[in-house]
Amino acid sequence: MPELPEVETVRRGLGVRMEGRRMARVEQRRNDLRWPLPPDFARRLTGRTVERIDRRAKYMLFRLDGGDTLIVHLGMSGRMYMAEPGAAAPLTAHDHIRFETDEGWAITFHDARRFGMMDIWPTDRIDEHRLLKDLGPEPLSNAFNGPTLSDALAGKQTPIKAALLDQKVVAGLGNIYVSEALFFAGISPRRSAASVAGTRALRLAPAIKQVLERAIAAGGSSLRDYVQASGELGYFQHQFAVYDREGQPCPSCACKAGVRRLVQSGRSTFYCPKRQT
DNA sequence: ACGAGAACCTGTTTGC
DNA sequence: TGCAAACAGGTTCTCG
Repeated sequence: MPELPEVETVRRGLGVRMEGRRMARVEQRRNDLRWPLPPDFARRLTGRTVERIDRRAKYMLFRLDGGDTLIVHLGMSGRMYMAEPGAAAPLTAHDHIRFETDEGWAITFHDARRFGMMDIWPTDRIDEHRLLKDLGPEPLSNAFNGPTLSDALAGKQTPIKAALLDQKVVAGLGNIYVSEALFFAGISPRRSAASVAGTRALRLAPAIKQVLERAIAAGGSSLRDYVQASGELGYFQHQFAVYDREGQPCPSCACKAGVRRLVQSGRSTFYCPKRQT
């Protein structure tokens, strides 16, 4: 659900009301997200100041005073949204955690499927956390480019679609943006990752960056669950070239067959068989 | 070591 | 209409 653009949009939205603010209250209604929350979760966070919110891949990193980081992943259906002082609705089903700042803003974590996760970890050893330690490069950083992507793909027998979903290759892509990026790069999702290493990788890396940047500019993509921190929907779903557009015309070549759907490692892939080879 | 599939959990859509 | 199956933006674990 939330891929890098959605997480980045939420991070920016939350930052406005949380950075520099103390968490005056933390209400925890259940302990079992994807994994159990750490012991004394709410107590350990209460009274801490959020100095800054960073993002790594699809994880939000709330840097707290006292040297700890609150790690948050939204999973498939997770949302984090804010309500101004006095405006927060009573907690309903699937509202699992609510933070309240010293200014009275309420930040609610809502996650029907509970694939989301949270943990608290020392900031100076954050790279050692089991969920973060094997992540590949940030796609919008200089460390990710054609040559580095080519190196990461070399020798891999798996389809390029699956390779790009592998967070060790590049961190932050999910099912939507992999399909979109492969479309813009003109690369078939069935092609082996190894065969993309080389010249095709030089086209693919910029396509990935461009798709992610455009999606962030649109506030992410709202299909079912995702909302920005403000509660607004994202808008990038209106700009999808292929994702969830099976049977519709390819926006590039307008070929008769149109966008096709196939299933790779259990997940839908959308592509134009004429443009993507 | 690698890659494919199952598992985690709930809600909504699709198909008979 | 009703019920069951399929499907959904992610990640980890197991098995061959």
